Amino acid sequence: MTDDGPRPVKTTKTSLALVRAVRDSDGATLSELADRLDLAKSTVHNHLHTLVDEGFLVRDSDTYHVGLQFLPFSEHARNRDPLYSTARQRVYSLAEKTGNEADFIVEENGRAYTLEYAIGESTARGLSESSPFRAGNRFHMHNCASGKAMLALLSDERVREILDRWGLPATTAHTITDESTLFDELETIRRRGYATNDEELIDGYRSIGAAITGPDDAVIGAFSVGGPAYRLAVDGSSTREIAQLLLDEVDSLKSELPP
Amino acid sequence: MTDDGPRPVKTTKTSLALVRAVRDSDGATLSELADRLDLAKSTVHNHLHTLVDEGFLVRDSDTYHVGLQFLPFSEHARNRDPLYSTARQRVYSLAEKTGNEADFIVEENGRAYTLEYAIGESTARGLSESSPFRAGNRFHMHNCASGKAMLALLSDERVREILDRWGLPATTAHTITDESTLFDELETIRRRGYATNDEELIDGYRSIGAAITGPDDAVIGAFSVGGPAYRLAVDGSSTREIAQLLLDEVDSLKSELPP
DNA sequence: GTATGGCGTTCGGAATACGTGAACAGATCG
DNA sequence: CGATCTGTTCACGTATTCCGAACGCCATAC
Repeated sequence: MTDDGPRPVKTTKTSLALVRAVRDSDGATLSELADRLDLAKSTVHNHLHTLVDEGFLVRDSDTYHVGLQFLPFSEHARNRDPLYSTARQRVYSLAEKTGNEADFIVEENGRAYTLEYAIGESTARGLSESSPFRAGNRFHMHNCASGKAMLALLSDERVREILDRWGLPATTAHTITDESTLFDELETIRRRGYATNDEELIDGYRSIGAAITGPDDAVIGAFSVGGPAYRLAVDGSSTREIAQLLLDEVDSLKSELPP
Repeated sequence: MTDDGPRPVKTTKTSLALVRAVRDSDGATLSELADRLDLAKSTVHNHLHTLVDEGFLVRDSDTYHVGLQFLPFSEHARNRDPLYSTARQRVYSLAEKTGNEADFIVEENGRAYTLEYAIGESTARGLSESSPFRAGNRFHMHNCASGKAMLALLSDERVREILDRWGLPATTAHTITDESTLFDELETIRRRGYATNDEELIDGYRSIGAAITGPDDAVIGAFSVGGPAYRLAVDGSSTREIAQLLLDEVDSLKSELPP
């Protein structure tokens, strides 16, 4: 576990661990949770009750689920920056134009969060249910195109910080798990202006990503477009076309930004 | 404050109170929060750090904001029931057909949460930024059409429970603040099959709502359509047309449901 | 009909970890 | 350069959390 500053509040941590456990198991009972987190049932009891009272959990007979009280907070965060709304709308046009999946992603705390996700005509609808890019999902930065596009624009120092904290876990055989390989890749991305993901996150899935920077050159987020590997040849013309589309979209978005 | 069971976890409560305060003030500093919640700076310090570490808050120089970590949880809750996705898609068709605002709302813990929101052609886009019906917002059940539609189908006992917990605060001069008046209204709604909201939540805003019930007659959620009062005469033909549209939509949704 | 095991719940007691306040460091302002 | 904001650190005392055992409840088993 990483050192998180002076004196972490343990009680809050266990409460949050409980909520996380409930989400990960898609509904759990008190005893299950007590087992899983190695806590006394009475302790879990008290935590669950307060969390239910606050609306962050819901109790359905004896099973606890994630509550809707998270919504007002997540929507608040999602609309914090007016740019987010603007960018999110463009995701739909990207999906439509390319006929693939498109998303808008933001970095926070060294992890990537999908703020908006859309699918174009040629993609099977079923995918949206399971796609890791679906709005609200959160993943590592090193194995997705938009994540790498953003990393490429951060300082080496910050990148190292992120890698230290979250590591480079592999999800497929193609995932970059070596720090220096990643730094080489970031260099390529900087030169080329866009990033690619060649089955590094999911087998058979490729994507192309481009980062969005603010007036002060700070990274704001990234767009990416992806689809099944057979449709997106790595160095094929379609890749370059999509990359161009992304870069244009980023430019046009930037021109709309206030100073 | 309501009694929330045996032994509430105080520490978790203050952590959550901090997050709430951050959201309500749209970004706050440590000292501000310490003042507001009447806590020692050092206490707030520890809480904020753990919350940042967990991703539920973000620190921007010295101001704290709501973090994106809420997203994975809220989306989980939003997709918990597959019905939610089906219902949410219909909101768009409702908005289009009526040219007004449409939403899908769910009850949890005695409060109403907007899961999906859409605006039709004739509504000014600007509204969506401030509308209380925007996705993720949460409000009382007694002063909105869909809330009342749902209340009408709950047992009197449950309704009373909800009223006791959340009260009947007034937001306009038309808000129902009296318990027996509300029960009379619920009776009317049951007879008529749909609920109306005549400037009870926002001045100049009217809406019509219809509840969705599951195979076991349990209330699942509600649709509503609303707009400026001048466009929706209370007992005019448009109201009845929209009500019919809502009821049809509810029926068609129900026919899609598994046993 | 009774026994057993599962669940959530309650409660008293003990140790921990939370909250406080005072003192420190850095920044910004007059 | 002093005054006054920040946020940070630390030692201390006590309130709070956590535990464990006992309880009630509802199944299912026998």
